[in-house]
Amino acid sequence: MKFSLTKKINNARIGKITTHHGDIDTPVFMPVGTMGSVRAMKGTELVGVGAQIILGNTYHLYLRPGVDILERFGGLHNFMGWHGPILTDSGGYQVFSLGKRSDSFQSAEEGEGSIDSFQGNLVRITDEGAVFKSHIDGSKHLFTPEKVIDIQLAIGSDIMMPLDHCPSADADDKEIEAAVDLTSKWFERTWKYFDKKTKEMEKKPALFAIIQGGANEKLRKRSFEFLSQFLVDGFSIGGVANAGESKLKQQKALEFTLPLIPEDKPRYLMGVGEPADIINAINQGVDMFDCVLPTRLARHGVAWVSSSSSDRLLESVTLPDAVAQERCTTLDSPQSNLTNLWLGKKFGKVDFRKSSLREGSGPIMEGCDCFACRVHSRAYIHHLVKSKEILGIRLLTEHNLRFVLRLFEDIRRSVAWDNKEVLAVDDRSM
RNA sequence: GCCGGGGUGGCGGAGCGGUCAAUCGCACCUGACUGUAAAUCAGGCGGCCUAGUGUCUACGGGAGUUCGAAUCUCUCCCCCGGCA
Repeated sequence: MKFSLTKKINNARIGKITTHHGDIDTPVFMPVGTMGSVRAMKGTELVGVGAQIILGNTYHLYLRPGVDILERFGGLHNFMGWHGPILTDSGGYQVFSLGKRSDSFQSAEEGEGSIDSFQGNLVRITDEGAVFKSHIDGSKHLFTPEKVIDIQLAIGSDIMMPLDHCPSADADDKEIEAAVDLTSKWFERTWKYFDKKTKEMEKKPALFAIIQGGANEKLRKRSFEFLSQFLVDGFSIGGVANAGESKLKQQKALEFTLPLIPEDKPRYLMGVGEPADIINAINQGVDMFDCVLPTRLARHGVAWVSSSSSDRLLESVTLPDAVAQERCTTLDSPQSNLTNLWLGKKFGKVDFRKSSLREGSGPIMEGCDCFACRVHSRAYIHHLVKSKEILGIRLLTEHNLRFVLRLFEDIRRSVAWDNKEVLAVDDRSM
């Protein structure tokens, strides 16, 4: 992998990542395709919507279809017919999301008096790794830093993530510290194993390190300093986008972490997110994002929209809540050309379940160039959503992905290209 | 006309003497969703209000029995099936 930084305005950056499956312009949004499919989207539709790279998930792909099938088909690219770059998450997030009991997603077969130490959770963490109970059939699987690399190699991932421990949103400093240290320990093994396995490879995949540490400056620093001793291809910022994570925490994590990361390394903010957060993070120097929101919200009947404050469209738009609007104000800072473009820009959601959209004759969003917005009315989208027609999901998914990907296109384009000089290049591992 | 079955909240459909403003679906209304156990989940859903182990009106209409009826009796109206 190669990363070149081509433009910098204050902290915001424009760059390019080169992988064995093609180039990626940054800042980039990566649609999430957990199980080898960006839900509801065909490959051609992903291309049409402007996706440059998609995500896959080690945990899910390992359980199904399984490493044997992936290997038989020569990796995920061939298996799913996506020939652009793929970044794979390690299963670290599943340590978090499957690791906590919740009423709505309780393991069905786990009884009260269970003898093992899962205690109703689907994950048990040890120094060795994480023991998962498959959410599909309850079978047990051990994920170690090494195994996770092997699986990602079988997937044929272009950019790999190491197994990490992602603490939940309500974790205290003690838990976050433990997560930092475990992530460090695991990374040391990851690096050693990755180095050994890929040394001879002709097309070597990239490996990022994941910085943990919550909103704690010392812990973020400690996490980074340990990880920075390895010559990784990029740095991920983890633990900022869990359910219930506060925006303040997210902001602090960015402030404490981004300045630590060397210029010539791509920075990947894992799991974020919402348009306003994205712009805010880009302003501070983040290069890569992924999030399930555009696809999930679409399946739940919600479309992302944006408009200027004077736009009539706002009548039917749910404006960001007070907190979100506050966040938007950071966009009004005149410090960056990037931000100036977004002055007065508002982001909102339209919930197509609402009967108020029954007669809407306009498009989902004025000015959007997605298929649905070019061809269909709000009333029709509302009808599809209410009728639970698959097409409604497909159109909204396409819209939301186009919306966010176009946001990134606009951001990249909004930077004056008068300075073409390359500011920093990291092609060591290419 | 006779025989049988039935009329419960917007709809379907439980309940068949008290713990029923009434299980459960659907519909409807709110809300959530951030490295996907999610085309999911949570809450609300008779009226009124000082919003509560508050109050009023309620289970086709009417009249009874009973301390107490959506639940039992009588009667009227209506619907469905069968036979004339």
